[in-house]
Amino acid sequence: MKEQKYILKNQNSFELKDIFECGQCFRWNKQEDGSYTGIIKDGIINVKKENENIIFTGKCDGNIKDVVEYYFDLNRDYEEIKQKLANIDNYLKTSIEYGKGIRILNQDLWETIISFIISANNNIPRIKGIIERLSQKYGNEIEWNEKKYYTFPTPEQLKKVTVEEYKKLGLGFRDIRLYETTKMIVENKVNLEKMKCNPNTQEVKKELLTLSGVGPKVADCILLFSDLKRFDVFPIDVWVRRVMNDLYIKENDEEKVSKLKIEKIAYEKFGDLAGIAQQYLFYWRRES
DNA sequence: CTGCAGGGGTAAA
DNA sequence: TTTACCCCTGCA
Repeated sequence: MKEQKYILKNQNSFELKDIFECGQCFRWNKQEDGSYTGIIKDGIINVKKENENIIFTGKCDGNIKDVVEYYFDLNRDYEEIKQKLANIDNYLKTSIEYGKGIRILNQDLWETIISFIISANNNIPRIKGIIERLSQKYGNEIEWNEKKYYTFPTPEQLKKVTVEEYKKLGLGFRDIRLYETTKMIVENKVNLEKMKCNPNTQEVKKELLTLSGVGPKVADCILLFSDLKRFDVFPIDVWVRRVMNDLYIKENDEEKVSKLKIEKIAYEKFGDLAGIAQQYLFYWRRES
């Protein structure tokens, strides 16, 4: 691991707040100077915006340019995606203007699975706290600029952790889920690498649903936010339900609208960009 | 100060 | 389809 720096220029779709606060990740923390520091695999990276330059510094294995290009999906043309979505209707256009700097990250599949199991019926500050404690206790320590950071624990590192130990970390009723899912992955009952090779999103979703603590919402989040990188999903939580009902369905009691109906409208309107559309709508509705 | 609903759902009844 | 679940926060 070596200290490195990479400067990205002329990237319009890249706003720190939009990327890190849109609910897709839990391990990036805002610094006093407005930059964000976070963990990518075994590396520690700081991202800063100065004028129109995006500056990445940090310590990581391999070339930092390759690491961030992959993680931030820098080769994807978000201008084109936004153009397509903005043409669908004015609601989308407004939400895209609001979250114009969003990029969907390529997060490690294993880490995303565990993180979103923890996210169920939970709020972001608490989710972040749990993941931080989990990493501190079972991950590897990295030191950078006189500060200590911890990598996300591998399946091997969580293999022997008991339900009681999870409980102590404040996982609540998710303790047993984490235990069972880790076991399934370590024993190769589900093969994560194989999943990445399967182009059929619905098949992969079905397999994710066999994991303990993974229901439809969490499965969709994993498909969208991990390096499975599927945009033809539509995670429906209370906020998405709210925004979809307000804009397109207009039912008095939003609770009554079935997920199936919401999904149907999403795919009809947004097609195979539904996942990204969801993110703009979600972020816009929740933040504003 | 105490009580209680509700939070980026899931699984079991 | 309904309900309990852990823990923290906000608010009456």
